Amino acid sequence: MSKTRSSWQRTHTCGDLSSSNEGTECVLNGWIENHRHHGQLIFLDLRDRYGVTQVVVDQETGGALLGMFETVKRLGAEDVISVRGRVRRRDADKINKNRSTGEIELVALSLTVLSEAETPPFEVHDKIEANEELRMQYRYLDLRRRPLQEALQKRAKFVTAIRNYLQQNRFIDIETPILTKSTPEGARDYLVPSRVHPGKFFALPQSPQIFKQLCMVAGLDRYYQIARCFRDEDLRADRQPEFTQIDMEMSFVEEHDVLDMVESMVVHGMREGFGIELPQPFPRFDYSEAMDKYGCDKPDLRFAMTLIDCTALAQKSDFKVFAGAVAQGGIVKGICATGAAEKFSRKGIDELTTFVTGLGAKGLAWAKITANGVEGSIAKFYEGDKGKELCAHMGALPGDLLLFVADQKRVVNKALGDLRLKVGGILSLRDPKVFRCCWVLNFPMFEYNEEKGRWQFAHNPFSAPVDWDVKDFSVDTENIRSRAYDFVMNGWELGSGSIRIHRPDLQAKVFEFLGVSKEQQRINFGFLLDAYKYGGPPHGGIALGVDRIVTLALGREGIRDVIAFPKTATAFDLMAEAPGMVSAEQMAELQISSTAKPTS
RNA sequence: GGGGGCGUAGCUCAAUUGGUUAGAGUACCGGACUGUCGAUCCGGUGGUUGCGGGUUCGACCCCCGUCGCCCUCGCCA
Repeated sequence: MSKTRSSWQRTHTCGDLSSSNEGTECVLNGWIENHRHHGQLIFLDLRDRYGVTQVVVDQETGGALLGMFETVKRLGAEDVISVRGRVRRRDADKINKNRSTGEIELVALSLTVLSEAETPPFEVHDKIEANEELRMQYRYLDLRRRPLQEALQKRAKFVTAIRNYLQQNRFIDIETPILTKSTPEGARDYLVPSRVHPGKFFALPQSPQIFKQLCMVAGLDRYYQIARCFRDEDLRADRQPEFTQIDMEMSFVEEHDVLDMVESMVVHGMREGFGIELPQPFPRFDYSEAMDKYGCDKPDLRFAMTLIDCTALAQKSDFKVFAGAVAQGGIVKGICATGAAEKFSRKGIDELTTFVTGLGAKGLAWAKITANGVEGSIAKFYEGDKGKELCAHMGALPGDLLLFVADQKRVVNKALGDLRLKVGGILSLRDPKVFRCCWVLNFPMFEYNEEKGRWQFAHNPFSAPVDWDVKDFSVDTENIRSRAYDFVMNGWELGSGSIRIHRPDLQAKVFEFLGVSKEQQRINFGFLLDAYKYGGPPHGGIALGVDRIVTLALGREGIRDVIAFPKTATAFDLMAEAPGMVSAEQMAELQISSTAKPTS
């Protein structure tokens, strides 16, 4: 390899040059983002990953080299060129303040066309106009734009910071199999047919869950992996068929060990990757407390407006909707939107009513607090002292808007929890530049599946119950708590984990309660259950969604915006056109056939 | 699997109640121009209105089917 640079190769990037380089001769390589012709004077905006630099070709230099001038006249968007030129400081009135390189320009001395571009299907600018479908089809063009480049660079910076942090804290980066075994519970698996084991299939991992637990049994003590996970379920703006997790597991730990470690890691990663300072400590809520105060298990802590229980007050109310709901075993809760009375017209409140009825509530009771007392749908039941009592209970002052839902607990929490977010959004309390994290602990261990008519795991089969010595899972099942925890930022669930069951007898008991036969246990998790027979340490861990964290930190719309090559909502890659057909020979070799009707 | 939205020039969009030759901006091509930076000015090319069928004298528009993209509920232990 020659140590010398070819004449066309860049000496600087398109983000490097400033007035301090005045007079130097240098070479830039890049894509033509824009060109402006003025007859005998041509401007080119040359772009690379690092920035945009204006190149000037005029008669003074270009005229002396007519060939170059004629070449430049033919150049167009996205042509790749090399320009040798001299850095010139611009006159004060010609400085472009919107660019870091705006104080200078490169006066072209010679130019080489490295690659000519056809007219692109859309204009490659920061302010994109093309729709996402087209942008995904030509993803390599979309990726030339600054917003995408920034997302990928910051994502890499974040992940690197996480790796450094974990390395320093004695975690070992361990790769686990991509070709693994299908398990019936949980999400649908992506399957891979085996050629050498005809009729058998690998599954792509939904997460490295079982393998990381085996790492603990193996005594590796602290494991991590930036792991790709695969789930064949219907997609959303925040879900892709393949996504990335920071997967971790630690031995000989309790909840606070994991939470403290992850909290410091997230703070470090957000600071290094995005320059975001997270306020600490992250509040830790019991699941039941989160449900009571926020009506959901992933509270958005950027604003208060907590749910206030008014059941006792409502019980003695003349308002039949309130008293009646309580009489039927329901509850009444309200939120107080501070200073919002004037911001919601009658029509605006009607829209909120429609919103909550769509969530199962029967209606929305409301009150505007004025200097004279209570106005609104419940006003006549809360005159005088009763109104004062209500305001005191809700912490309401004149100018505030109160909103109430009365129903069964589940309905109230769902409706009012979602309403809180909606009202918070309308009042601009959910600032995308503000970041508030929290932990939610002690989730229910089981949930009842109405369809299947049986209890099932709320989290995963290996989460330990809060009470190690629980005698009988069939007693008071819905109130049994697991040592599972979620990490939440701005109302997004970004991570989920638990302290695991490390004792085979307890694991067997859990499976037994859920009616998983010994045979099924063996088929699905036999090797894991065996492993614990040989001495499993107490351990626990977590997995954090990288795509979601980056999306949130950068204030993007969805995770497609932070993934280099994403898929559509139907799990299709518009660029690669994957999945695609395979040849009959390939199918034959795998001894499989398709029952699908051919669609083009 | 269910619900909603969208699909018209390379791109972003418009087109009255179903009615003349489907328009505009931008991109592209040609011309003018030595200080632009979303350059400007003049001219031009460019259409299977996603696809298939139907109703009608007449369909971008209405109906049926289908494909694609987006959002969402179910789903995602």
